[in-house]
Parts: sequence; C-alpha cells; structure tokens
Amino acid sequence: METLAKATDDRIISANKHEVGIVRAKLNQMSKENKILTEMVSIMQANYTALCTQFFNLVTEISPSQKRKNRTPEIDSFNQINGNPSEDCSFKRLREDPKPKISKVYVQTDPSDLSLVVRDGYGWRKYGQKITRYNPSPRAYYRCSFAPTCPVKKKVQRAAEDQSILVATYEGEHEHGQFSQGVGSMQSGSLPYFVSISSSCPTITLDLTQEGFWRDDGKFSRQNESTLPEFQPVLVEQIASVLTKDPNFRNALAVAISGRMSRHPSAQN
DNA sequence: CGATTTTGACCCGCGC
DNA sequence: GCGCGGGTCAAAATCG
Repeated sequence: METLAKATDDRIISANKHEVGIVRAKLNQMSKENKILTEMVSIMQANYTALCTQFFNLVTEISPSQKRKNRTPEIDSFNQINGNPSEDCSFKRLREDPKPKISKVYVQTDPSDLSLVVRDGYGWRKYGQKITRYNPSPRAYYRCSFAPTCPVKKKVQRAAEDQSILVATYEGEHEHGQFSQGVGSMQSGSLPYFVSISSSCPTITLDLTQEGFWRDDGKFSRQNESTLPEFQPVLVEQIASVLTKDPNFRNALAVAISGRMSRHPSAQN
C-alpha cells in the first residue's frame, strides 16, 4: 500500500519536473523571440532615421520659391505631423509655440458612405466647406457646439489617395467632457482603425481590434479582410515612424506579444 | 421656431 | 498690386 502511494508521488514529481522543463523551454524560446523582435525594432528605427535624413536633404534642396510650387499633400502632411524640418533636422524636438494643439485622426469608412462625418463623441457645428487644390473631395469645417466657450475646430476631408479614409484635423483641446450623442465615441460612422497623430506630442492611439465598422443603422459590419492591405502606404509610413520612435509603444508591444504567446501556446511551434 | 447645414462672398497671407 | 488658395462669414434653406 505504502509502496503504491510512493510510486504515485514519484510519478507526480516526475510529471511536475517534465512540466517545469517545458515551461523553461518555452521561456527560453520567448526570450529568444523577444531578442529578435527588439533587433527588428532597432533596424526599423535605423531605417527610419536614414529615411528622415534623406527626406530632409530632399526638402532643403528645394529653394523657398520652389517649395510652394512643388509642394505636395504628402510633404504638407509630413510637415504637419513632424513639425517643420527646416527648423530641426532630427525631428526629435517638436515646436513648442503657443499655437493650438493640432492632431490628426484617420478614419476608415465605408467607401459608399460619402458624408464627411467623424463621430468622436463631441458635438460639432459645420460652418463651411471648400474644394481644395490637391484633393477632389471637399473639406468640411466644423466648430465645437460649445463655441465660443470651447475654441476647438476640426477639418474633415477624404484622403486624396484613398477616398475611403477620412482625415480629421483637430485644432485645440476641449475644455469640457464629451457629451454623447447617443452611445458614445464608438457609434455610427466609427471605425475599424482609429489612429491619432498629434503634432505637438507624438502620441498615437491605434485600435486594430475592430475588424469592421459601425453603420448608420447601428449594426456592426465586418470589414472585408481583402481591403486591409489598402491602408495607404504613406499613412502606414507615418504611423510606423511615430510608433518606432516611441519606447513606450515598444514596451507595450513586447508585453502584448508575450501575453498573446502565453495565451496561445500552440502558436509557438 | 430654433438649430443646423449649405453655399457664395469675402478676407487674409503668401509668392511672384 | 495681382492672383491663388485656404479659412471664415452670413444669409438662405432645410430639418426636427
């Protein structure tokens, strides 16, 4: 009887040892993958720096008079997000002027939806619309409904490269909370991808968890996965550049990846 | 009837 | 000074 119990204990101990071995192996593999990921991020960062230098060289080669003539939406967009390159070639120091905080939000919308509405939880009053030079789609101008108490303004225009992407440019910050127009910020017209790039502080919110969009009828529509790669290259570069610069993002990414690995051990094979 | 949108006119800064 | 382009104004139209 006693020998039977001892044999059972031995088997449990041996099983535990085996499990510890597996966990150790997994940990080793994870730390290896972590190293590889860190190296990849470093390479991306190096590439980004090289690209920045190249871009700056190209921009500074253009004379001031040529600058206006040859200006493109891409350069404008780059300058808005990174600050004026002629003032700081490293792009690391951002302008600290008293201008209102400007941030950009890119919203993937249903291509069939032609409205210039970005639901963000705030109330807006449209005060103008214009056709701009480099973009066939009109630009809409909105003021916060709390104006003149709240000076925040926003411009909404479809991306020239992809009409399904709405670009909302916010000027200033709300001095009041959101007041929902129903459910909240994630309501009709909201988005599968939500990206915010701020010019004054390179913070970014990237929500790729929603593979669809909220339609006006309140239903959540699944996004056709084949359309995902169409997320514009320029936009992707801008996002990648901000992400690779941010050590917090890299840490968060490492934590998220290791968390995912522990939840899906089969994926490690 | 008040709030909101539309849209042409106007203003302003910039480059030539 | 002129033209261009972006931003704003404000009267009319529309909506709830």
